[in-house]
Amino acid sequence: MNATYDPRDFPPFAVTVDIAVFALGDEGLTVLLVERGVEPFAGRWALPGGFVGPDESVDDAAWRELREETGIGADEIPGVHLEQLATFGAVDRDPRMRVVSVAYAALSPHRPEPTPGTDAAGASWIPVADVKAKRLAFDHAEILAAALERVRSKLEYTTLATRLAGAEFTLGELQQVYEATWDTNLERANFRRKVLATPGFVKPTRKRRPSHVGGPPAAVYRAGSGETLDPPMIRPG
Amino acid sequence: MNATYDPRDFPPFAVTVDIAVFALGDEGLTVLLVERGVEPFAGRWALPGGFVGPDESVDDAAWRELREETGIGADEIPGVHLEQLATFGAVDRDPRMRVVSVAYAALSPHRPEPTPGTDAAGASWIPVADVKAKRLAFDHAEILAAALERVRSKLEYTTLATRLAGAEFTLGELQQVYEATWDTNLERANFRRKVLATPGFVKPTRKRRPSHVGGPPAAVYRAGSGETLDPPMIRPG
DNA sequence: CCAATAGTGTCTATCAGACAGTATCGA
DNA sequence: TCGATACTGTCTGATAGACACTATTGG
Repeated sequence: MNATYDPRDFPPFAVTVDIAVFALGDEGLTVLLVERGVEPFAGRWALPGGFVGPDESVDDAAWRELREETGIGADEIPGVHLEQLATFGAVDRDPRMRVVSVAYAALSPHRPEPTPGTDAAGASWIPVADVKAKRLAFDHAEILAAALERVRSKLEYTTLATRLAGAEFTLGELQQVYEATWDTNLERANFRRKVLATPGFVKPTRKRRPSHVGGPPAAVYRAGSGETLDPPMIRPG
Repeated sequence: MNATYDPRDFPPFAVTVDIAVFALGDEGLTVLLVERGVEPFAGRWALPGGFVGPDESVDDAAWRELREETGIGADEIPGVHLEQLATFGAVDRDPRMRVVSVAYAALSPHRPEPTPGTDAAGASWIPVADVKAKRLAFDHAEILAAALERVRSKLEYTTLATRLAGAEFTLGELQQVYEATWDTNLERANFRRKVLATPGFVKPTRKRRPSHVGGPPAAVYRAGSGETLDPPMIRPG
């Protein structure tokens, strides 16, 4: 830092990070929301997030918030994907002061019990289908919509679906990731062919997992080393 | 704003916008750079940009800077595309103080004479192929690389190429947009077929433009109403 | 046995790559 | 006439959609 430049010469901005963390549940795709305990928007649901500290990068702040709220991303819970989404900088998006928010999207293979922050009344994994019935705080509805569309489109041309599927999965489970995220049904045979024909998407193990709903045991796979799908998986609609 | 919240309670951040403006020239794809006249990085080239004002949104600041540096985006020069790219928030990316920069990418059909800002020594349209020989100021090399990749990939699945081609263009000129941006050669016949088979990509006019390098006059097109290419144009490599 | 899923095979439509061939301009 | 480009047509290979079929498990 250079003492010639007085920070007070510049307009006072606060910078925050807000994170849309997605994970799969029996109810389909869910997102982690916190119930605000303080004004503004007390009682309303919001995305987890917080202020960026003066001595941490914006990305580091996102990882820190993710860890604080969920334990996700700590060494004990690997396999999480976090990526920057977009920055929301409308003048009056926060009624308190000028706040610019850098939004992130995260994918988790698990749904750890959330640990709400000090100014939160609670935290829960909410099915994305149920969120639009709530009126989220700030501009978080817009952020969530952008995050959803980002995740949905990234499943088309990346192997990120494996990040939602966990360390080991069957092809049926991987298909369920796509179907829950895209809210569609895919042809089983064509999905298998596509996944297995894409180098680096999945890596076979020798295990088989017995079915609990009928059918023969399914082959178990792990995430492959590839990151892109070329040509992409096609999203119907 | 709520007087209960004192901005000084929060870490002092400055927020800037930096813009990678692309346009086509005879030398291929070019980007607008300014030569810095003041420290830090005096004499080095940088992306145009500036501080976000306290009473303007981040997006508005990007439009304002674009207008101030180029006249682009003003009512007189329509047809410009501007989109947010990513936010760069490393702690020490600016040696003066903590600055978070929201980066934008812009596409212009023209190359207006740039009007450098007060603290700039000059401004020029530089071929992107020549930029990597320069050492850009701050983390602008990283921003430019991200902008280039964004533009290149967006030509695959959007009709944005028409934003670089100008109001009226021939299919040969549109192909040159792709070839300059992607730095490849495309099969002429297949390119034509793809463009004409994509609804809403181009709209035929009745004009023909006489060739200045031989060959029959080419049909003149305008941008269509569509914004996406589905299936996308395939980028070789 | 039955329901449910795993896994395989096949036909077809679509589309991109490659390339040939004709037509039309300016120099 | 020649070089260069506009424009059209055709063959082929890759791939997705649709769907039929068999096999294997638990209840």
